[in-house]
Amino acid sequence: MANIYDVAKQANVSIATVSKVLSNTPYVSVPTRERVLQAVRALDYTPSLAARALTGNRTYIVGLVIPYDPTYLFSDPFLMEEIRGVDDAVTSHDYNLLLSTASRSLAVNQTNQQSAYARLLRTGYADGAITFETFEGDAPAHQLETAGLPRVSVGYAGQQAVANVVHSDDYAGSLELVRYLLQLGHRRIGVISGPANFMQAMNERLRGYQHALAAYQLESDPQLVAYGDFTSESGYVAAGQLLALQYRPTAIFAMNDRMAIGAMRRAQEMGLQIPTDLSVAGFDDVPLSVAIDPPLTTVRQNAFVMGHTAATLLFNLIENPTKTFDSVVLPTELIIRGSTAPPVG
Amino acid sequence: MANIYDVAKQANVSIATVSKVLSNTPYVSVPTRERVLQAVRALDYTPSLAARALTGNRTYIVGLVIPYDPTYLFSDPFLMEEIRGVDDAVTSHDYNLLLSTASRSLAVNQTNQQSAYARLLRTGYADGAITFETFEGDAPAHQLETAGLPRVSVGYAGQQAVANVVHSDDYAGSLELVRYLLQLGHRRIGVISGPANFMQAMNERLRGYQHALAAYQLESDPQLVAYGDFTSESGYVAAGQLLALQYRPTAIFAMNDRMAIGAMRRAQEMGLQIPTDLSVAGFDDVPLSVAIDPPLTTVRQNAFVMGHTAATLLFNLIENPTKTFDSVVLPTELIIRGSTAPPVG
DNA sequence: ATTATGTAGTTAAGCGTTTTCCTATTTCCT
DNA sequence: AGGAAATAGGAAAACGCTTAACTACATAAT
Repeated sequence: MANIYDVAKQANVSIATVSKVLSNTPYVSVPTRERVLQAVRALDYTPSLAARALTGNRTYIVGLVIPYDPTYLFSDPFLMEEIRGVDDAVTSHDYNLLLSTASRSLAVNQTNQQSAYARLLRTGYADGAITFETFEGDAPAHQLETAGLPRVSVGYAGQQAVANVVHSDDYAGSLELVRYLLQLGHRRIGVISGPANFMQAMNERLRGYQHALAAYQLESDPQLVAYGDFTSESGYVAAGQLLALQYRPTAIFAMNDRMAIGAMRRAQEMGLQIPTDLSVAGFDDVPLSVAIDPPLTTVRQNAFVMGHTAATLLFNLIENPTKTFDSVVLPTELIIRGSTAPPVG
Repeated sequence: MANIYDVAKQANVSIATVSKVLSNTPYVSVPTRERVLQAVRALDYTPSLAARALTGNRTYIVGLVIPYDPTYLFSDPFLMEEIRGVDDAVTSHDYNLLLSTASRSLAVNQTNQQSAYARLLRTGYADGAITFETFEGDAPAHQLETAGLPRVSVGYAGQQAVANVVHSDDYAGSLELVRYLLQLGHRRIGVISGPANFMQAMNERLRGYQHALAAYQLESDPQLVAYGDFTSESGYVAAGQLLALQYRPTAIFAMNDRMAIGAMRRAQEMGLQIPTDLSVAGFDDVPLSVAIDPPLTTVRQNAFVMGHTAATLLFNLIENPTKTFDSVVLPTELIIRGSTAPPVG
């Protein structure tokens, strides 16, 4: 592979000049620049990122830190959509994405009990990082913070790292949806949440749920809250629990669409007509939500925009590290479709 | 951030010794080793990957080259499953994944069309690469090949790069499925293929289809072949075309499940009962295939295993570049569910 | 006693860039 | 015409690491 010396020799200049041409530094004559460019093309030269990184320059890599189980990660269309947003922004800035999922620590240095991503990012290969905050009290973001690496989080930051986060307005979205169900006349509204205390976003949505109820002088019945793990299957199971209650809910609000779809399937198998016998609503608005029968009422959050926004903000931060922000909250939108209706009776 | 000199000073040894300790090179006394490790811990030292890469050593990064439009990429569950397999193998080897999609910005720039990933990988940051071969006559793999970078392709290699590929036995899978449809009694079997000449896999499946027909002395009617783009929507549209034919097919074989699902929806909207009035079959066996009604008959290919296998083979190749192989063909499995039945009449 | 052998650790030469001085021309004012 | 300023290009240090080559010493073999 050709290096800068080869190019310099071919163009009959010093390596410094080659470097200058390539970095658009002024004070290089047009003929010289042309000659260098010619040589670059002829030799198919690409500067070594490693060498560049070593001189303290940019690596043009940003880390994507995803502390989830990859099994879960890659099967969630909503999450993939977020990643797609990140990827879009990253590639259009001619950066590259280093994927860093949850894994065991590296063997190179067992003494440091750091997770793979932390090591990788501290290692100097990334110019910045995007983390997917989900666990409360997120260590990752904080670690990166102290490592001095520009960082933006998608989701909520825990108590440690409060700045530079972007997330949807989960509270408001949930509030709006539940208020809508209440207006339809529902009074017993079951909830299928994510894993207990797993994500801050879930807490926010629960808060919205409770506030909406409170406005109607209703208290939230703990029996009406079931827990799933975001998969369609878990929604199926959770719906089974809720529908087995003696005072069966007339509506179910699942905190993501996949669980809502699972819940619908369960209800239908029990012979319940949707939305006549049971209203079902979700959260996210994944593509599948329109394709099912009946189409799902849900709260749309724009995952792509979230990811894209996060990445864009990260580039700001990389260019000007003092340019921190607190949090960017993206609006949600209530999408009313066929899976919800007034309760019978 | 502490560097190797800091550690050396703290441990009162030379940097060479530090390096040796960290790379488990012999001929370092136990006390010295301890002292160095102590210092490493105290200073929270992590070797710079950039510097390591520069000395010609490993970067512990493998590139994942995906020459698709990211919009498509991140919405295909089958592809995600392949990636998950790659990721699993990669992280369990303590490597990292560098995502390299088709960059929009560069796609615009005609001159270096595919250089988004190529540049990155040739740049010396990756120890190897996994490419998702799809286009016939795939330049990416070939470029990497000539760049001397260990490479394994998921999918079929084009005419240029024939070695180191892993893919499903698309031909056999298709053959088996169509044979099954023929045995049920179907004689007019419509096909919804992917984009014409887009992927070698599609050609293989078409070949299987034709051979199965040939065994029954049937010729393939060009009218019976429609084309989609793998999305559910395109399956919906293509099914519309096929079902508008005067000699309507009694069965439709869509070359992925999503298109099959779209086709089913279209048929149902036209008032056709599945499988009574029309049999529908897919390919892949994505999770959704069991969830729909009726559940989809399909050809299962194990995407996770494919990705995992490719990555594992890549690591072999990285360790021993002479250890090339030709191709690994993974078996498929015919999964018979409720969407297929003998034709009426 | 003398030489080989094995062990422990150091020196220094890269790896391929970027970047900070430098030097040498031009060009431009006055 | 003479010098300042702008322009053009080069020399060399630095970035942090690995590794080959080397020194020094202790021990084993002859």
